[in-house]
Order: sequence, then C-alpha cells, then structure tokens
Amino acid sequence: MLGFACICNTLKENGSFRTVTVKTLSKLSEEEKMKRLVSAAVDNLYNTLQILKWCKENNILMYRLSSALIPLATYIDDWRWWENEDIVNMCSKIKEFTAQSGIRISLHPDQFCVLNSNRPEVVQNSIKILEHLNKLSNLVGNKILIIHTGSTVGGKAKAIQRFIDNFKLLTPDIQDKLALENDDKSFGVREVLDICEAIGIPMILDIHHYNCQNEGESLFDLRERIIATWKGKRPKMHLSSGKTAFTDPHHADFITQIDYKTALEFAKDDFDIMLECKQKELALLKLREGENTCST
DNA sequence: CTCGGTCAAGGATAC
DNA sequence: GTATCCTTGACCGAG
Repeated sequence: MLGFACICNTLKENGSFRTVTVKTLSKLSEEEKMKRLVSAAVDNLYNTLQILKWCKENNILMYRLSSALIPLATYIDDWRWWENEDIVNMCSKIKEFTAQSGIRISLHPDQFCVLNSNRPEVVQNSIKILEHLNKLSNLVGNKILIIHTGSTVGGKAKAIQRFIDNFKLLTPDIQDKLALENDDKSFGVREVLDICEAIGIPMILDIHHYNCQNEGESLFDLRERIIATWKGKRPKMHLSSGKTAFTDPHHADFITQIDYKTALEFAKDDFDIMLECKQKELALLKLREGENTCST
C-alpha cells in the first residue's frame, strides 16, 4: 500500500500546519504566549485528524505525521503541553481514529535530531526531541520514529560507534520506536543495515537515497536482511524521484514511472511504500490511476 | 491585500 | 573560523 507525508493539498486550509516563531512569541505577554502556542498545537492536531479522515475516505491507509505539530515544544522549557486538556483530547481523537480506521502512521524528526553528533549539547537536544516526539507518539498512538544515522565527523566508523553508544542512552520506550533510514550523502544501505542488525531496530529503505548514494551493492541481495530487521512486522520503504535528474537529491513533484516500477518490483507484496514527493497525496492518486489503467 | 525576507535548532563544504 | 548552501513552508510586516 501507498502513503504520503504531512501536507494534504486537497484539503487546502485544513491540510497544512501553523507555526510559531520565537521572534513572534517574544512580542507577546506571558499569557498570550501560551494562548498562541496552545491554539496552534490544537489547530495542527485538528488538521491532522481532518487529513486522516480524508485518507480513510480515499482508502489511503498510511500517513506520516508532521514533526512540528506542537510548535517550539522542545524550545520552551517550562511548557508542559501534554498536560493541556485541549491538546490531550485532540491527541486521543487521533489515536482513536487511526486505531479504528487501520491507518498506519509514522513520525520523522527533522534534521536537527542528530543522535550521533560529536557535540554533547547536540546529542542532549536530540534526545530531548526524541523524548518529546515519543510523548506525542504515545498520545496519538504512533509506534515508529524514523531517523538518519547523522553526522560523519571523525570518520564513519567512529560516527557509527557514537550512534550505537548514544542509542543505549535512550529509554526502552524510545528504542522500541526507532527505525533507521539510509541517507543520500553519508550512510548507505549496507552501513545502515549493519547498524540496524547490531542494535535490533527496523531499517527503512529509501530507494531514491540509494540511487543517489551506493557502493554498487544490489538491493535485491539485501532484501531478505532488510525484511528480517522488522522482526515479523510489515516493512516499510520510502520512494521519491529526483527533481532534475535520476540522482538529483532534490525531490520532484511526482514519482516517475521507472522509479515506481523499480519500487514495486522490490516491494512485491512485502513492503508498504511511503511517497516523499512535493505533490504529496496528488502524486499518490496519480500513481493509483496509472495502476488501474495498466491492470484493467 | 500581497509579496518577499525571515525563521530555534546541524552539518558539510569551500575558503 | 566564517560564509554559504542545503531545504521548508508558514508567517510577519512593509508597502
């Protein structure tokens, strides 16, 4: 099955998310600050629920939540957002809806979460981000947090060791949710697979990242090992196309036929496929149309 | 109202 | 060390 990430263009004003900047916040009174943050968070969770409902209506059973639903959550030290009744209620609705509709959700911390950084303060902040998203995950019923290996400072071998060491600092609850994805510049499929096997977490294969960065290894040769890291759970993979060329790291609006074909050949009936392209759900619907045309 | 500069955060790279 | 790019869409404020 296919899924898409975050924004739903079709829903217009209810298909995207509010943000709050530090600068804006600094101009408000203490009371107004909280109001602004909470209302943005509630709106974002409400919109998430609208998108999930749209997904269900359109028989799309996989969706990635935005990682910025609770604005500035790890920046405002004394904001205990998880104790706010409106926020928690909205989270419960999402949890309930995804459970009853069978939509598979996931969460992807952004580039600032670098668990293997050589800078202790960055590691601490990364753990803070993971703790925040873990808390949110438990409230909305999300079971997977997908990250990249991170920095290559000091050489890849040391960087991988730092990742493994810092992984051990995480609570078991977070460790259980973590999955690792190969990236387009530093850590390729083979390296990420080795790490996943070493610490016992699932591997997310990103085919476009593999196209951008590989050592000539065959994906099909590694297929069974990748599946095995999921320990019986249904594996997931990522798919996008290059914007200006096959190996352009920038994501295109849609998925090319050749990339889709390759992904399907690899996935067979064993993987769910998360689309990472600019046109989100529109690209998914387009692929599905193509699929119907071909098969009927 | 519209448009463009700006935004918490890291890292890689070039100089 | 410092500047710049990567990359991202929402927002703020200048006009």
